[in-house]
Order: sequence, then C-alpha cells, then structure tokens
Amino acid sequence: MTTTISGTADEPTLTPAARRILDAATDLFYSRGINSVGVELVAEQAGTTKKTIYDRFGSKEGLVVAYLEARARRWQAHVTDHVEQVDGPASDRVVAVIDALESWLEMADRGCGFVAAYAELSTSSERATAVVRAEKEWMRGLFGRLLAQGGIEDDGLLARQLALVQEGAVVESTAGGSSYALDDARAVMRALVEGR
Amino acid sequence: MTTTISGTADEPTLTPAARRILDAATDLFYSRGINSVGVELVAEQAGTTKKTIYDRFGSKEGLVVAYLEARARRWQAHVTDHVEQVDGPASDRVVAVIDALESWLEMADRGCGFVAAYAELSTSSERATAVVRAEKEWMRGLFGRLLAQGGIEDDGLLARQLALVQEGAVVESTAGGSSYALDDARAVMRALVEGR
DNA sequence: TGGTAAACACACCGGTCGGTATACTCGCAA
DNA sequence: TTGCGAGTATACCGACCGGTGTGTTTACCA
Repeated sequence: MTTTISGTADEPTLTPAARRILDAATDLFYSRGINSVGVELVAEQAGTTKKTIYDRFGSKEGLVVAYLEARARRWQAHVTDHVEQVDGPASDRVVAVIDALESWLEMADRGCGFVAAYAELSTSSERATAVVRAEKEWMRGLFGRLLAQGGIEDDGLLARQLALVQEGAVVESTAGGSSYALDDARAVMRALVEGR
Repeated sequence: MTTTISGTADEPTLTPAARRILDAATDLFYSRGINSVGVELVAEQAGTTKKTIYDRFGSKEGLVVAYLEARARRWQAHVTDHVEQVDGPASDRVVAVIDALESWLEMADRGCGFVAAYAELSTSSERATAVVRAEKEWMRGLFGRLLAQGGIEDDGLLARQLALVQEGAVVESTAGGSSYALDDARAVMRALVEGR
C-alpha cells in the first residue's frame, strides 16, 4: 500500500464487447437517466446486441450496478488525485475535494450520478442503492482520513459535516442553479476545519 | 399581507377529477419515480381515465409540472409553519427549517422530490427544471429573510451557505443513509450564524 | 329550455420496454 | 481436431408507453 487515502477496489476485467457496453451505458445512463434508456439503445451505441448485454451482465439491473461501480471507481480516483497533489494544512486538503468536484462537474454538469440513480431506483433496486450508499460512506471516510493526517482529532462529526457540505454543493450548483455554490462550500469548509 | 416570510402563490382551482388526478400523481411520481409511472396508472389510481388527464393537463409533462408546483406549495407552507412558531434569535429560526425537514422526511423518506425530478427530467423537460430551480431559489430567499428579520446583515453569502447545508442534509439523510445528518446540519448552521 | 363544461367509457395508434430463443461465425487452446 | 467462450444477427414475446378519437352521460346555469 503506497497510500492510505484511497481505498478503492480495482475493476474486474471485461471482455472487449463488455467494455464497449459499459462505456455506452455510462454515457447514456448519466446523460439521459437510467429509466429513460433501454438496453436496446445501449446495445446500438456499443455496436453490439442485446444478447451480448444479457450474456455479460445478466439483466439491466446488473448493467446498472456495473455502471455505478465503475462510476464510483472513477470519481474516487479523480478525488484522490486532486487531494494527493496538495500538501498543506488539513483545511487546504479538505478544500481540494471541492476543486476536484469543480473539474468533475465540467464533464458531468448534470449533477451527482449517484443521487440521480438513487432518485430513480431507490424503490426498485436494492443492489443499486447499496452502491450509492457505499459511495457516500466512502466520502465521509475520506474526510476523516484527511483530518487525521492533518493532526485534527475528530470522532466523526466534523468529517460527516464536511461530506454534508460537499453534497450540498453538488445539489446547489446543479439542480439549484447557483453559480456560487462551490465557493460557498469552500468557505464553509474552511470555517469548520479552522474553527476546530 | 399578514406575513413576509412566505411569499408563495396559492394554487389554481381544480375540477374534482383533476384534484384526484393530481393527488394520485403526487403519490405515484414521488414513490416510484416520474419516468417509471405511466399516465394510465395515474388514471387508474385516480379513478378516472387517461382522456380526462389529457383534457385537464394537456400532456404528461403538464401533469408533472402541476405535480411539482403543488409539491413546492406544500413544502413551502410546511416550512413556513414551523418557522413561524419560533421567535428567538435568528439561529433558532434558521435551525427550525431543519426541524421542518425532519418532520417532512417522516412522510417523504425517499428524499427531495425536486432533486429526484431534476435527476429524471433535466435533459427532457425545461418546464420541470424551472420549477425545481425556483424552489431552490425560494429556500435561499427564505434564509435571507430570516437573517434580515434577526438583524443579521448579509449580502447573500450566508443565506446561500445555509441553503447549501440544508440540501446536503437531505442528501446525506436519504441517499447517504446517515442518521446523524439532520443534527450535523443543525450544528453547522448554528456555527455559521453565530460565528457572524 | 337549451347550452356548455366536465367527466365518463372505450377502442385504437405506432412505438418501445425488458427479456428470451435459435443459429451461425470466429479464434484459441487442449 | 475438437470443443468452448465470445460475439453477431435476427426474430420473437407479452406488456406497456404517451397520446388521440368518438361518442355518451351528468350537472349546472343563463
């Protein structure tokens, strides 16, 4: 282990067609919504057939879960990269998460894919909601590790508050249409960390 | 005008069948997701027919917009009620919004209906996303009014931060599965308001 | 009394949904 | 050489999608 801040499982190997299917699903599920995209469309965009999708992923739900897991891996790697490039006081490293979010939202301007998935699937797919919850938990854990490495002792309260602020920033800057949300979040985070 | 903290338009009069349709849609759209519910199902649960839905609301999108507007009115009335029952320092009234959210989530445990709608519709319905954005704007305005009434001057920054924290609380307590989120949000809000 | 808005029942449209079945081709490894 | 996993192609299934059309019944109101 070279680092203690990541802690993300690496992805399973995929056959070439499965790779294309997952890429197409990632694109379509995020941009148009999971329930609005049929497997036939995914197959078409992947240059393959429904048959192959069902051979590789079992069901649409299986494909959705694979999409969410892949998305979580990419997001976590993205955040980890940003955070690792900063070495200063804990507040600087915490705020770097919002920098990561900012560059992420330039590609993903439709908001948090996990919150969207939760909204669409929470009543219909237990497996999908479990992946969403795990991602939120990972964020809380990340903030906890950043605080600990910065020498700030915290029983979990501050880490949870920082994660909460980060989630609020996503909602306000996307659904809320606020162009100040990221800066607002940075200010709140600094106040919280430096205040204790 | 008896109060200056509400500022919500009252609902248009509806025919009896339209009322039942809107009630059924409110129930179904929220609990199962908008894209997952067909107009036929709404008609059935409302004890009416598709024809009447299209006569009253024009299209499924029209029904969705009416649902979101009605939901916004109920949410805003709910919050206003809670806030009006508190008369203390600004921090107490601000925190009362989280109390309102807490009792709201007892009925609506699937998260913010507006965020869910945004996730499902942001690429397909301009009208729906406008209603969502207006609701988020209303929340920022509410916090601004509460601060002003409490004698706290704010150019908008603090009000936006409070709204951001409130949104984060919703996400963390629903999709995030955190049972501390509401208390965490209250603590952050108090720190922000009392800190300035 | 006549007109009108509201709600009703019901049949119908083209299209898409998730999912399955059959059959064929290819490359690779035992 | 044989077998197998991977992929392709295509046809099919019942169910449901959003939306429309025709015609009938009810109730209120000028």
